[in-house]
Order: sequence, then C-alpha cells, then structure tokens
Amino acid sequence: MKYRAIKGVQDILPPDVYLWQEVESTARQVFAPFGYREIRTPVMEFTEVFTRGIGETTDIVEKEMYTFNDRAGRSMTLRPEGTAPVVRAYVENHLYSLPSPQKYYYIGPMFRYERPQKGRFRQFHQIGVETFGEEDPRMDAEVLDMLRCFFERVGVDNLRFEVNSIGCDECRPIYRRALIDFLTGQIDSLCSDCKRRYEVNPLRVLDCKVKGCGEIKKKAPGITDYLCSGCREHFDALRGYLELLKIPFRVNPEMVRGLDYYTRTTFEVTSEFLGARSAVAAGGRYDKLIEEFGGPAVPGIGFAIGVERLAALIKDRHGIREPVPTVYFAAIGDEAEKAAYKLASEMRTKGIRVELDYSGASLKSRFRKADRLKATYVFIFGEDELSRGTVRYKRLSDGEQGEINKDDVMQFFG
RNA sequence: GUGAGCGUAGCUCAAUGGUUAGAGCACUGGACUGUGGCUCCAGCGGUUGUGGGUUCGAGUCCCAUCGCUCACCCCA
Repeated sequence: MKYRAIKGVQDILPPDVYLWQEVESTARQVFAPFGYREIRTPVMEFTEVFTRGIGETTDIVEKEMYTFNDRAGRSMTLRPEGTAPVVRAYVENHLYSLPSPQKYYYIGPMFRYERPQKGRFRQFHQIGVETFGEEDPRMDAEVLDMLRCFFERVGVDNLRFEVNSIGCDECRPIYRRALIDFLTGQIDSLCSDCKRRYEVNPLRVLDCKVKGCGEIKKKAPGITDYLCSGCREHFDALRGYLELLKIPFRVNPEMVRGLDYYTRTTFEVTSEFLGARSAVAAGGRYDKLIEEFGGPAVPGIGFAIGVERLAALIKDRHGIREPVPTVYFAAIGDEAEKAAYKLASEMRTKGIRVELDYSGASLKSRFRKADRLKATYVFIFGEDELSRGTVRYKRLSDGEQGEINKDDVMQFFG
C-alpha cells in the first residue's frame, strides 16, 4: 500500500459517521435550552496560548504537543485541548463586556502526540462547553445537569459521575504542603512512579492504582479536610444542588486533574466499558484562567466530552442507525433507462432518495443489490411500463407489488 | 518514552518444518432469460507485512525492520 493514514489518526467512515452526526446534533439540541452558543476557534494557536494556559510542567505541554515553526519562524501548536483557545478568544474579542454569564460550546478535533491505544488517539474529537462569569455553585451543578441530560438523550447509561473540589490558591498550597510532609515519611514504600510523582506533582500520588500506594493513600490527608471556608461552602452547596437536581454522583477526593488551571470543582464522567481509561467526559472550574490570559477577574467552568469514547459506548449499547434508499430504480432497455434517469432526477429534487445503476445487469442482480442496500421499494421500468406510462413497484419488506402512473409517483410518497 | 502480544484473501480465521497455502463471510455470475432474502453450483480473490538468515525444504524456526493492538506514564 502506497499511502496510509498517520499513526493515531483515523478516517471516520459510514456508517460510523452517522453516529457522529447524531452525537453532534444531540449536543446542539441539548445545549441550546441551557443558553449555550457555538464558538469556533482555529485548530492552531501560538504555542504560548497552551504553555501559559495549561501549565508549563503538565504532560500535555512537556511531551504531547504538535508544535512547529511556521515559515516566519513563529512557534505554532495544534490545539491539544479546547479551553485555552476559547479563553483566548473570550479575552481577545472582549466577550466579557457582554452580559454574564457567557456560555459557549465547541465541537472539533484536538491533537496530542501520544502512543495510541484503546480510546486514545493523536487526533481525537471533543465536544466542549465553557461558561464565563458565574462563580455560584448553582452554575457548577447546572453544567453537570446539562451533561447528565446529554448522556440521557444520546442513550448512554451506567455512567459514574464523580466530583471533587481541589480548592483554590488559598487552600491548595496548604494541603499540598501537608501531603508532601506525609509522603516524605512514606517515600520508601511508594512505587517508582509515585516517587517521581512525589517530586513533580504530589497530588498525583492519590491517583495511583498500585496496591501498595493505595494503602498509603488511605492514611494520607484528604483535600476535603483542608478546603478554606469559601471553597468548603462552595463544595457543600454544589453537592446540595446536585441532590436537588437528582443527579447521582459520588465524591471522589482522590480525583486529580492533569491541567494546572483547575480550581475548586473538578469532575469526571466514567464508564467501566472503556478499558484502561474510563473517562468519557471531564471538566472543572477555572477561576483564575481568564486573568492569566490578560482578561478581567472572571471565573469560568467547563467540560469536554471525548467523542471517540462516547461513540464506542453508543455503538455497544444500540448500534448505528444508517439512512437507506427509498427507491431502487431498475430500468430495462435503452428507452426506459433514459426515462428513468429523468424521473430519478425529479424525485431526488423533491428529496426522495433514489438509487439507480448504469450497469445493465440482470433484473435479478438488481433486486439483490436493492435488497443489500435495504431499499424500501424497487421500481421496475421496462418496455411494458414505458408504453403504458406507468412504473411497477415492489415493496421489499412484504413483497407487495403494484403499478402506478408515472405522473403519480410523487403522490405515491405522499 | 517504557513493556507485552499479533501481522496469512476485502473481513474473520485454518494450515506437525514437507505436494499447487485453505475455509467461512463478502463480492460476481448461474440454477430461476422481468422479481430480492433461503438453498445449491461455479467464478473472482494471495509477493503469507518487508528484508536477511538457518535448512534438502520456511506461512511455520532465528535476526532485523515496518505496521497494528493492548498496557504503563498521562489524558477526552
């Protein structure tokens, strides 16, 4: 084979593409009543948008970005996530001068240079939302409510909603200190990865799946006990509203997010059917990020849904609905084929899906093909019908046949 | 970046180191000349990922390489 797709990217072909269309249109339908409007940002940004936004020491920035110099020597990066670009657009276009809160959603490809595996690709797609200008915990709950609604509409259940609060600039450093102090005493018992995490990002130790570390984790101080009064009240209120909205959730004090910009609320939606990495959606609050981008002190919250992972779940649950042809046109003979060609054009113009072939194959093989295409009707159109000015039809589901006047074809489809 | 597994027909897979690498599905045609699905028959389809090596003989064993998959790190 001469050419092949790049590692970790993939073609989205029919029938899968119909699933994607369904997912995307459901997202639009679900988000609209919550007041979300679409925003489209470029797939490429100046590299600083991500290094500053996501954090210099995160894995994404350190080893996963598609970064290159353009012809003028400026460093550009294919977006590895959606929040930083949307925040950049929000600040650059002064969207904060519009009435708060401003709510946006986006749908599109992201790029990360990673080893592909189940549910992980180098080009993958996210449906994300970002809300600017509201710090009330009711907004956090609302965003989760919208997620719940989306998954319900798209027909995926058995999901776990996990929430946590990782505090703010005030309380997180204090907790971090306490955790480090604790881990320092246990360092010899930690797994090798966790020894590295201890240096780089101690909170990640909480995320470790190794058994030995789990034992240590149980005794470790929890973030929940270190939240400042503001963060504690916010988190308590959020849980209250989630209960009010009857959103089933679990508090997971060990959940740590990989991006630096999160404050207070973080959450993940996971499924046990997704293999090693089970998150199908994740997000959180980022109250300092807009300032970081040179904007006003405006809080934000958002999430992203992994479309590939979601599509895999839906495919498992209920497969794919693919549109089928209404009519398979089998014309026999030069004159009839010519007339059928014309009639098919008229029908298509009216929105009826018509398949006709130019192969001149036997009627039998055309029926076979019509059957394979799952056409609703076969139209038979030969010398006899041509001279009578009619079309013979056969409904494939039950074999019912009849003959209709050529001029009544449109009526036939009512 | 690290580790493991797997590469044979379009797809799913067979083939003790030994004839001309097979089967099912799919595709094309026929039985049925203007009527699909079911059945039967036939046909089409291969550089066994690639390159070396061992051997009288390699799809099979060895080495390298490329690719895919899964897992780790990390992430949607």
